[in-house]
Amino acid sequence: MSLGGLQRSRYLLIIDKIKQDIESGYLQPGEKLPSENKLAKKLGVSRTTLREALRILEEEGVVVRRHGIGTFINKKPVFYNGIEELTSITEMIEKEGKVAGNRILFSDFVTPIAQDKDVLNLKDDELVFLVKRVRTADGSPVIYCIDKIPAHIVPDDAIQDNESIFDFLEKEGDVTINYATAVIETIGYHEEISKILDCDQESPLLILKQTHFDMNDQPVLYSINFFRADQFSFSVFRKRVNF
Amino acid sequence: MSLGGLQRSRYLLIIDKIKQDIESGYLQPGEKLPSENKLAKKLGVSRTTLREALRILEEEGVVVRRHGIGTFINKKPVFYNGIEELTSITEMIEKEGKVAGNRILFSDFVTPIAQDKDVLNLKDDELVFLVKRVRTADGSPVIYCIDKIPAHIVPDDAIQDNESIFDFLEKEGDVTINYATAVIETIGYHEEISKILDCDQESPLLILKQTHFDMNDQPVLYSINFFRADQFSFSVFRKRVNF
DNA sequence: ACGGATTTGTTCGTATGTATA
DNA sequence: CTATACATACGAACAAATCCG
Repeated sequence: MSLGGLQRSRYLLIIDKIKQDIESGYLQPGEKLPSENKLAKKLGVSRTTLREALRILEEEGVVVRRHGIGTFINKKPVFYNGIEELTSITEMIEKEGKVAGNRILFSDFVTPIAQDKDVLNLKDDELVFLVKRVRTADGSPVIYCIDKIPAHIVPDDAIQDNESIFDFLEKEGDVTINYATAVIETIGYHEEISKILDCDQESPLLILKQTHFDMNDQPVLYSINFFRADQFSFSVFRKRVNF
Repeated sequence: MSLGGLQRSRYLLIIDKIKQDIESGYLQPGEKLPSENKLAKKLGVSRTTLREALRILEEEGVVVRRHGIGTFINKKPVFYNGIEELTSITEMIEKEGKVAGNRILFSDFVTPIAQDKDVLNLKDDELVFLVKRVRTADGSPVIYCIDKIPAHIVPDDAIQDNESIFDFLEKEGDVTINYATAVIETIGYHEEISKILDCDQESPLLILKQTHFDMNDQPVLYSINFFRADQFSFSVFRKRVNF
């Protein structure tokens, strides 16, 4: 039973199909799906494969499974684009339906401060590539970004305009960002940054400090982002873990 | 092939065993586990069952699996106590090693505003039970809390001092909070709240607006919490989802 | 550079357990 | 009690990624 030239595996195709059926309205919120046996037969896959798809859909909050009752399309709008889902700033802005832009203020190799050495696990005398820039949404400045990358993974050519650091690292630097640990803070007013983001003393800034790790759990990017609080908020899905 | 009177399923037992082996030091961080075939044989379960256990352990960040290479005990300390893990304010304060306290400013049934009706899915004319209070850590005020609960799930007796809303609802209200959707915002200064929390115009507030849901996906608690930004920050584990 | 060995990923079929209506 | 539906479990086969000689 060969899959032929299929690059996407079957359970991913099932996930796509079910999501698509929800989008199109063929599957309604709250609706009960056919039993796993019937649905598997209808979709032409084994029950194991269907269950793998349903497991992931449940994890994503798309469906709810109840033992002995059935599987249902979730009534609630799924909490997309929460902060726990790692995306680049570019994606964040574009998901708002706006055009993401970039203005680079500074970009060069510099001597790291003690904190950088610690966070990025730098070797002695290793430099960091520092980028300071302003991100714009539909032309107006909304985020001030400081990115620090260990010198050994930065290719020789400097960073391009309008380029996501994510894409830049993955295309040029031969690393893949896998996850990040983030801390959310806030600051009332910053002499320099508030001015650049064109916001007055009344409107504070949200700060997202992130350490990004690659597939080998090595830190590859430390970034500090200042968001205009009147333009951004972060959403989180909080799960109960202790019984 | 009966499981006998086993109440805990096999894959859960495998999870327990592996976690225990890590605790005891028998399995070291970064160590490679035997191949799935060998390990399954050694543990006396099928590869399917072992994989189900490994899947969950990977989800929890305990192990890392690499296609074609093997499965490893995670080097990194698992990211505990991030904001995505739903805990009560009481727990948050106590995890900092401080004594959690409570000062109730207001508590009574009131007419809901339009937003409350929407968020809490209230019936016509249904009141909400509103609680305003200051949470203290080691005696000093750190969080200002506004909690709103639909009248029909609030028992007749009013809320006790020093009691967690979580515990209160679960003990008296016969509901179990399952998850919450949260939005993180910030505000520079609030005439009334900043004064109560004893912080000046310079230090902003972090705001956590949460809708809590019970096991049946019904909203049971809407709470707005104002945190002193110099005392609190939120951490999040951000996962990459799109290849 | 190639090929085989190893290891995890995917998929199938089937059987039995357990919760719910 | 019985039927239905999801949960757990086993065994087997092949695919895909990686590693090593």
